[in-house]
Amino acid sequence: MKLVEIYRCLCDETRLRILHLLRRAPLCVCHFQTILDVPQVTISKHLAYLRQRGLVEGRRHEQWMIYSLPRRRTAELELQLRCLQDCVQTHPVFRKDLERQKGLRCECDWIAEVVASDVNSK
Amino acid sequence: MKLVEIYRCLCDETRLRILHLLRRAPLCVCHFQTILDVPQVTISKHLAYLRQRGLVEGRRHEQWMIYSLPRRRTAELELQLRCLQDCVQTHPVFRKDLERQKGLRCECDWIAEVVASDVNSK
DNA sequence: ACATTATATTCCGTTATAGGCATATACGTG
DNA sequence: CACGTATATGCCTATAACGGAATATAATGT
Repeated sequence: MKLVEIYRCLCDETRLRILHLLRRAPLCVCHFQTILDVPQVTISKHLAYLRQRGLVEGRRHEQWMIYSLPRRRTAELELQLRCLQDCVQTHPVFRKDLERQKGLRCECDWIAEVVASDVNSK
Repeated sequence: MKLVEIYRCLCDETRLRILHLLRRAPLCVCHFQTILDVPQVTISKHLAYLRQRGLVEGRRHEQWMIYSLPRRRTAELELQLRCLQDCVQTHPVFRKDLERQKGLRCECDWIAEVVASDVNSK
């Protein structure tokens, strides 16, 4: 995975918002819809873009696709994700996203469990 | 200057190499040519791209255009440049660039002086 | 004024990307 | 099997970006 490829993934605001949220917890598409307030197509496409380049992982659980950051990340990717997080601290959009994500806490708990059990099984 | 704009500047390898070199010292176009070994047009275009977006500054000195990182940088830009530097540590291309840059040291000294005097005069 | 060196700009063809709309697929339920 | 919900994909269009070739501009020397 080339560094430039990572940067390409980072040059769209929706994708930045997605990655920022995933840094905190795995989410499914409908949660992204709620939090980001952009059309489902847009989200699915950006998730596909990120998935094809290894920046996110998706697993299906029943009707839902659960997206998360890859469990194994290159040093580069980890550095970039940290840097992103540092950079967005002051941006209202990202802070609001985070608030909304926290607001969904109860609805997301089962996702954390699914992902956890999935990891254990491997 | 939006974060996404910065990322757009970073998603081309030639531009990454340029920024990486500038992190060490100001350079003129012909030095980039020597170090990067890519056509002059390519370099000029990428420098224009970066300049228009505020990631580099250019000043003319006689026949040469001296490019440098902006003296005043946003926190975001500074974080990104640091992150870039961390990321490329292990990439041979960037290491070689740096070696070549160091090899040009004597030829570049006058540039440092020009930039320094330029700064003092403001 | 002309030649030379250094750098920038324009034009062109190609490719990548984003967004919108429609449609397809997957899963669960009755 | 039909239906609803969740998600993905295909098609289209507009736009941005890249590389290459040629040309333009700037400064300097003769």
